[in-house]
Amino acid sequence: MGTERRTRTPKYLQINDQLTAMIADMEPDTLLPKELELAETFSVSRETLRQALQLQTSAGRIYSIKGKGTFVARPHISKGDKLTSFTEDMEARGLTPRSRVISAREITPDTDTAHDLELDDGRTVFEIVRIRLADDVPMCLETFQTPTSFFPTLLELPLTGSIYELFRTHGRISITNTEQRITAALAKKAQADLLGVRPRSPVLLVNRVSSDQRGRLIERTESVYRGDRYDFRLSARRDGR
Amino acid sequence: MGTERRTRTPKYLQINDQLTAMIADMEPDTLLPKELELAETFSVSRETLRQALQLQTSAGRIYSIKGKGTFVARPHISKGDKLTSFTEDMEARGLTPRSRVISAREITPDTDTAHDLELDDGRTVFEIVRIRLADDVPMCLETFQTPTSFFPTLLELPLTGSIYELFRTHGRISITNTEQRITAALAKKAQADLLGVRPRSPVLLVNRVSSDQRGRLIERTESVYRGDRYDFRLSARRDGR
DNA sequence: GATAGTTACAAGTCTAGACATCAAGCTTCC
DNA sequence: GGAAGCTTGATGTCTAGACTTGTAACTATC
Repeated sequence: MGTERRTRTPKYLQINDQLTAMIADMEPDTLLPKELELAETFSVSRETLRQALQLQTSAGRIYSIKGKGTFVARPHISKGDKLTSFTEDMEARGLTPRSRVISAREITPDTDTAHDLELDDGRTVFEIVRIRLADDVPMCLETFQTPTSFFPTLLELPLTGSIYELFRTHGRISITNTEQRITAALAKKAQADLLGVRPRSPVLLVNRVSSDQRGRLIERTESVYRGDRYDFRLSARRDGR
Repeated sequence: MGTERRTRTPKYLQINDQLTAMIADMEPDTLLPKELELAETFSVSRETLRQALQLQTSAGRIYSIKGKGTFVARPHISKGDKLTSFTEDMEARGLTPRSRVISAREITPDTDTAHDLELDDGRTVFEIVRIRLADDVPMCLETFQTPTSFFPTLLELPLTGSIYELFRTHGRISITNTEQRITAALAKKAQADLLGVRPRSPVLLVNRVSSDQRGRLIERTESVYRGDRYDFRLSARRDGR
């Protein structure tokens, strides 16, 4: 423990991690030690411990009943409230995700994109078209668009991985909000060819618009998922307050 | 103990409401007063104020930058991280939602349902089949199933509204977590007839499993949405920690 | 035996303050 | 003139304690 060199991570986050590991080994509905005891165990004040417990609660790993105590929740719905990304989905199913870049260029956006991203006339966007594969089987045809102004050097970077990650590490932009519209349709000829399915097969159309912490609209993505091989999973949590 | 409940709402929730109203009138990126001033304005301590600010932050209405201040976020993505229900979706689009109950009965669950709800042999479920309509146009065919043990009197209540609401008000069960799987398919004959579309039209298949705060599996719902009239909207927020 | 009151305990709320860290402007010194 | 350091002001983290409210078990009374 003494190796903590200038502990950069706050205590409540460290405790959060330790709680996660601790709870992973416990049966559902097990009563945890009371807050004051846990606080003493971790050598912090009760309020700091409660910050960590709050994180565990919003992650759905514990629940607490006033006057009784804090308990381990059943782990059926374990993911947080964020959408599962393509990469996460594939890895959760034991598949290896890959991407094949079809095109990457700077274009004048169509009206739909200009509207969704609230772009003025004359502004351009980067458009990146990729095929997403799982174990080398095409799953999804994805068209990503972002205003060139936010991240002018985007196309100079490798585009086979997570573009969100590029925004975070190289662009200093953290995408925190995303809104999606999902509908069902039949595959068009060109889409069907790229996805390796027959035309008029059922597909999922996903239109996504994302913004950063400040509410600035960062990107819009249109995706076509094949309906025979892909299902879209998401979990949500209603606020307990 | 009848009418004199006097449920005192905590200060941080009251302040949260006042902040919501206050922010609604402000331009994006406006600098808010500093935390100590706000705390004084509301006559609470800084930590209590920060609880309210935290709620505003997770609701996406404000953002704060260490060393600079707290600002009003742009309101483009305003919804929280919860899934939009059918009723909410329809009302947001200016349509009137209704339900038509096709059947409501107690049955022995099939293997899929028994598996998803982790039911032992011999347990029965209530099955409620409904058509959800918007302005009297069929949108969705919904099959709801819940173990009879949680809420034995469910079928005695009116089933045209929100069943979650019945669980909350009459069953004393608050459904907080829900996990969904969405895929695309083609409508089968019987489904197409009920939905008023041609067979082999594109539809969205949604399989939902929900649980309460303790992680107990409460319900499973299979829904068939028509792809030509319905799109499935959802918004998510990544945790800013 | 049922019911109402008492008590212990645990989480929930709230406070006043201390220190840490980051951003930005200002001063000083080379 | 410019870089380095200082100062100010803001959010971020943390503490010890007091008070509030809900739960459950126990007890006394009817």
